[in-house]
Amino acid sequence: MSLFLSSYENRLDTKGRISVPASFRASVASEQFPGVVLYRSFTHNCIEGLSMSRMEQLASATDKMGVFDSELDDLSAMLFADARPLAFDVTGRIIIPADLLKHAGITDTAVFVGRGNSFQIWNPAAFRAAQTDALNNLRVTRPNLVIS
Amino acid sequence: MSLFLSSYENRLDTKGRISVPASFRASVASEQFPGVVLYRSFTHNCIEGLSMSRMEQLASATDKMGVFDSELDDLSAMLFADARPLAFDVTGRIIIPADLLKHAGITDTAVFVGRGNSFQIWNPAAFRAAQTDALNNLRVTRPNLVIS
DNA sequence: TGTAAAACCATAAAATCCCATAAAATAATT
DNA sequence: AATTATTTTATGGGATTTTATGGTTTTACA
Repeated sequence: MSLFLSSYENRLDTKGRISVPASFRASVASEQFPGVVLYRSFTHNCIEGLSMSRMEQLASATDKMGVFDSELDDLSAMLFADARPLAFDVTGRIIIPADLLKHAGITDTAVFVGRGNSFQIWNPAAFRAAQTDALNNLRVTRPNLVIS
Repeated sequence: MSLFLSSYENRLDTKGRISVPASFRASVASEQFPGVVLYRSFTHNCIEGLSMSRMEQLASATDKMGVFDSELDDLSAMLFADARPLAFDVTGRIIIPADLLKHAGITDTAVFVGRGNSFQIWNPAAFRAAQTDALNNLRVTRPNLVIS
């Protein structure tokens, strides 16, 4: 599974279709399910995106844990209930469901933001604002990134 | 076996028929038994749903454990006794038995809720309430989701 | 023979497929 | 390096198929 990197701003057409960036499509090209899974972010006004195999990992993790860990069970339950599997059309587009668009405040344009093993979809203006905030926080906290 | 994801609100007709969401049907499309298995949830006022192959997995799992764990044995006995195999009709509908509907407080509309390897069927209002509860719990406990 | 269940038929809305095009990116050539 | 050719990508619109839902007819069977 290759990484989701960089950011791409694309437009929604009149039918609500939007192109998933070619490089993101390439990241899931080797998977069974030719598409992505989207859900409303719990923490931000944006849409979270994953590959289906990542979703399946989650399912088998909760399969083992679920009985013993009710918190994790709640979390995964919310995720599964909210998750939308969206297949690419022939040209690599998806239709983002209306409630997800609303949650992210997206109308005619959206930014796909790479996040490594996942990605996000934002309203462009909201994304720029969030980026500035995040950068300011980093200037203050200066965290260390340790690769094990 | 593909996952049950997302939520779908469908209507019961005058004969009690209701469409199983197309994507859920697709999840069991490769199975011997063209349908699903339903039983009353032990923990919530909703209906639990599985594929037949998943039911068989449970059977063999309890086969190994059951002798040593009487609680688990009781649980699985209950489950198997209560379980109803329901085949799809030509258009992908099932008739949910009256006692299950009653247990979930379902009359004319129901929500099919994906749970990964299984799904649930809820009264729409009850489901929304349960979701809000779960979300509030998560906001307090903030569990860590680690996918190994 | 009456009743419930199953099979069959119909339809509007939504989703998907198919084809076309222009812009952008990449490769090839001079 | 500059120019040209080729491919890929994003975007647009029409045609087709699928899906959810309703109703009618036939079959099973008690």
